[in-house]
Amino acid sequence: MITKTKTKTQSPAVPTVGDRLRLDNQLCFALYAASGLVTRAYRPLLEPLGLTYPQYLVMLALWEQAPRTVKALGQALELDSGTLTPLLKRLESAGFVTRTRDVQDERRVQIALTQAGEALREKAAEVPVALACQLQLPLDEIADLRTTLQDLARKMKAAD
Amino acid sequence: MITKTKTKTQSPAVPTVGDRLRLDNQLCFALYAASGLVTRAYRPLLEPLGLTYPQYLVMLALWEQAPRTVKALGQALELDSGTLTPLLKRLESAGFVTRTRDVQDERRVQIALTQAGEALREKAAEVPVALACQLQLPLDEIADLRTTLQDLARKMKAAD
DNA sequence: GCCTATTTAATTGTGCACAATTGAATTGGA
DNA sequence: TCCAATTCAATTGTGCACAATTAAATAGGC
Repeated sequence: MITKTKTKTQSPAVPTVGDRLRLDNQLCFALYAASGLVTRAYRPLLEPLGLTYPQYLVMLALWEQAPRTVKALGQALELDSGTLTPLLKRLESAGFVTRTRDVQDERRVQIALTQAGEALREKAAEVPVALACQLQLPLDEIADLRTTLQDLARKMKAAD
Repeated sequence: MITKTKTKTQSPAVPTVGDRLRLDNQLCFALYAASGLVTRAYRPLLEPLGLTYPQYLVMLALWEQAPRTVKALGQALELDSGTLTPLLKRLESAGFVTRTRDVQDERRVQIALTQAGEALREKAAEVPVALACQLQLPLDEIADLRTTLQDLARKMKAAD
């Protein structure tokens, strides 16, 4: 392993950009790639349930709390209605949810679970377990990583 | 604040699925959300460069090593040609890269940087710096997180 | 040399993800 | 009460992301 010595003085006023822009120095890419890999790992587990990964996240949010407006779902999942509306329509078509205009404020649409949507929960419970096996990480490291990511997200949102 | 006591013994043989499926217990969601937030934070920084975030990642890979085949790019970025081909076509249209059939193996397409593509590198060097400011994390914690994510990705890929 | 299997990028079809915009409903101040 | 501002979901347009498939090129075994 060759250590790069910092005697290179091409332009002392302008630091070398080589290391800054290296893919493997980018947290953003590590996030992007890991997220993609995890999402992909979920796919075969969710297919028997008839759910895509984003749909699974929506169902998780609804199992936790339903009925819920599109806005509330968007806030829970950091997604906007451009993404959610078509996704929810597909979940409705699949028979897992219903979409109803709120009687008290007609701008709002309430998303409720159907019986089939509720019943899906039991099957879904096996998914995180099966996925954890594929992560090749001890459970406490998984929890640490999750907490760190949640901290990061919280801080970024607070900085806005 | 009401604490849910764990004296609920509906079905002792089947553990409660409530906690397992909670959104804030899912590493996958923490990853998904953080990745989304970071990608979004890049957007205003990349717009002046005329790049979307995935295009930026492709350019990072090319600044590191070019020319490069679509396959090599795909391997570096965990993306397939369905994603890359249209993306690269847009980068070509923007004048940042060229796409040429490899003379020795015509199945391959070599992606090279144009002068404009090379020149973009200097401007791009400011992006990670500007973004790091928004992360609200010390640099060593950023590096830790990045390393952990890279470990995770490596392990998941090795398990396939 | 011939033929099958494999490789590579492109294409097709589907489902996101998001900025900008739109239309309808509601809020709040004058 | 009226009207402008705001809110909410839906829509429009664009760019991904990926599974499956296709077409052309190459590799390798016989």
